[in-house]
Amino acid sequence: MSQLLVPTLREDPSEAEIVSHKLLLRAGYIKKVAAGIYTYLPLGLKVLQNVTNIVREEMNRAGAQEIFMPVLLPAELWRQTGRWEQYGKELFRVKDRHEREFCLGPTHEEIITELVRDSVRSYKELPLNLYQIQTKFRDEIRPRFGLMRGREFMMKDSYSFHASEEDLDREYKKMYETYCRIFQRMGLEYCVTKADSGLIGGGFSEEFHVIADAGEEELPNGKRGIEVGHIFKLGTKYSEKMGCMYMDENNKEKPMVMGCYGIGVARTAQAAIEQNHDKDGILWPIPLAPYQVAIVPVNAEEKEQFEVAEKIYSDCKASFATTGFDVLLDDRAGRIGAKLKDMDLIGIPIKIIVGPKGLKENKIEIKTRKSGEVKLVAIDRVREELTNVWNICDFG
RNA sequence: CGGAGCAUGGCUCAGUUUGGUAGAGCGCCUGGUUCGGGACCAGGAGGCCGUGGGUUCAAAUCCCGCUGCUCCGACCA
Repeated sequence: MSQLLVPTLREDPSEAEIVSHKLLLRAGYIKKVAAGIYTYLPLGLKVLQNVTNIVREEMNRAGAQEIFMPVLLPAELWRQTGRWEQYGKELFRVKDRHEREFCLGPTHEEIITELVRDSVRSYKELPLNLYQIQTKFRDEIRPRFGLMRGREFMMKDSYSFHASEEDLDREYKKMYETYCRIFQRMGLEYCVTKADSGLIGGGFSEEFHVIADAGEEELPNGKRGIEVGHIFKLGTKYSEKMGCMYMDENNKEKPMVMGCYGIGVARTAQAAIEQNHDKDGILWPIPLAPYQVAIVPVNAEEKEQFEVAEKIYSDCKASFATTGFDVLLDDRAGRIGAKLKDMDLIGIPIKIIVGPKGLKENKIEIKTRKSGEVKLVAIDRVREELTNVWNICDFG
């Protein structure tokens, strides 16, 4: 850890207003570059990857196929649906050296519709659900609250294509269930509400909200929510405008019926903090934490402590190999108090503290962040103890 | 875009009203004493005070412009 870039701050940065934003900055997860534009530091990136890994696993499980579309999109495609004009100032527009117009993609209905139009002909090739995890650009009127409303942000967006309304309904329901699984696996308290489809358009949509005080929207039951997911039944809005047709069993040409489904990746991570924190810092749900376990020698310069810490570290590392979990060794020279404060701020769920008191009896301490509970455990039983902790959370 | 506020070492801020060679705490570096929940002592580095103009013998401070950032409203994952 001594070489890991984690610039923790002792005071709240003045640029942040809500607690999750303050904590992201204080705990060294992100660094602002401009309004609504952030660099993800090593810890921030790890959390983002934890989110995208869960999303990817569940999307794949649901039979969706991952693709990757460009960020830079030609104006021509947007003119076909009229959204080049409609989207207004929120669209980041650029020109190439030949004065040809492009935009930085805020969403990808046009592009995916063109793709499917040009590569799918028959009802036999449907249904199809394609997704990507990618950076989106929207020149928000007012970026705010850190990763909550950025101008550049990571999103999972997927689009489904069907031969009938009934088949769209089936897939929509499947995506609904998939989203439930995703937010459940992340350990988040969420709810679903009917929503306005806005500029995306289409018939019917629902929003997934993580419940939190600082949410941007008032939910029907009085609580506030942070919108982290949105699923839409698009119908034939895009397929008709762009001529995305298929041949049915009777050799008749019909427009494909579409759905689309988004998840705000970084926003979900921040919402998790907004929902899970205390006065000392972040309380990550175990699957989202950048490291599930931190091993903290009371004095890293004491040879015996450090060797035991290293041993436990490599054991943990080995036993985590297939889980996607990670362990951190705090080899910094600082005092124990400062190191533990940092770990609490960062939000590591489990601390293994190696100190002289315990070592006298060949024991270490396992302390859980959330409850503050401390358990004295024999060194050779650390692994078994940890598996008890993991059983609490759903691996999916 | 309308309304409000802010901009001074890496971070949090004082100094601006009443112009006179730039301060504190935290962090950082050195040495020492410490060492189980953000230690203490001593020494040290680090700032054209957001930017451009103006007033003045003299501007962080007064005046005008610009830029950036934050908050409140309308749009959205």
